[in-house]
Amino acid sequence: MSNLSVSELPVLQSESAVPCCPPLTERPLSAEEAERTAVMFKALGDPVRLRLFSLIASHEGGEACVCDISDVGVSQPTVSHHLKKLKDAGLLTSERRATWVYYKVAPEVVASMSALLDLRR
Amino acid sequence: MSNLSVSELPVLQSESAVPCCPPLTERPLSAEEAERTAVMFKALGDPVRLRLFSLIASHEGGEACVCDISDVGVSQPTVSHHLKKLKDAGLLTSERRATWVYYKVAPEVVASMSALLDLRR
DNA sequence: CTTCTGAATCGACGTTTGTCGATGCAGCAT
DNA sequence: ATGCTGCATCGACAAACGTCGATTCAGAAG
Repeated sequence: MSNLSVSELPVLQSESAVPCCPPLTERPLSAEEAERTAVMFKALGDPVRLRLFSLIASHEGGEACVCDISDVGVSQPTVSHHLKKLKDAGLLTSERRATWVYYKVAPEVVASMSALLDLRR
Repeated sequence: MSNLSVSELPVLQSESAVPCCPPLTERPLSAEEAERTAVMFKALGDPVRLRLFSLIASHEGGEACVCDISDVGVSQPTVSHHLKKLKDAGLLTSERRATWVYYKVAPEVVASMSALLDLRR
């Protein structure tokens, strides 16, 4: 698995004038762009991770404690593993509060993925 | 790999009054929904497939002959294999015209994925 | 300090995936 | 028919992935 930091994700790189993410219709992706962008799609390309993500996204404030979302039919270590992947992909952030760890949706990154798929032109 | 037909994809199922795809923020996905939806994200979760997809999407008319997009650094059978996966996921359609096979973006399906990631509420 | 609970890491495993060369098939054009 | 070209399928194999139980770590509470 790739170990990109959030700051390296293509969708967050541009503070430029143009909108951050040209849709996939605008021009072919370079190999490097594809490599980095695929990490985000791959992160959502697993059923368990999709459920975890939607559990968090649909929770109040777009964030949830791990203990609130652990009932997805896999073991606790597996849940932890998937949350880590979503976090590594830049789709979630996490924060420890006392005993519990809260995961939260990273709105800009997700919006950027959505923009990539906007095929209008 | 799952073998869902396009008609089985959740994003195309609802001809109902509500917009076809509630964003992931609206409610948690069921196991079955997640299973089917993940197929589409997984399809774009590979660098080569992302490049192929953007090559087709950015081509005139949102379609391209295989011969136009085969230069992505992998062998011809591998290109064929990836195009099949994108097609099985419902993201592309294909049509043979004489000697050549043309692949085309399935706009509704892609728009639906985009809608899933629309986190406004 | 010890204990308890929630979450992360480790090590191992079977399965899936991406890739290739070889081969097969479809549709032209000799 | 024969050959040629574009694309799909097959079989094989290494690498990556999802999963688990066991263990470790962090923080709170006795």
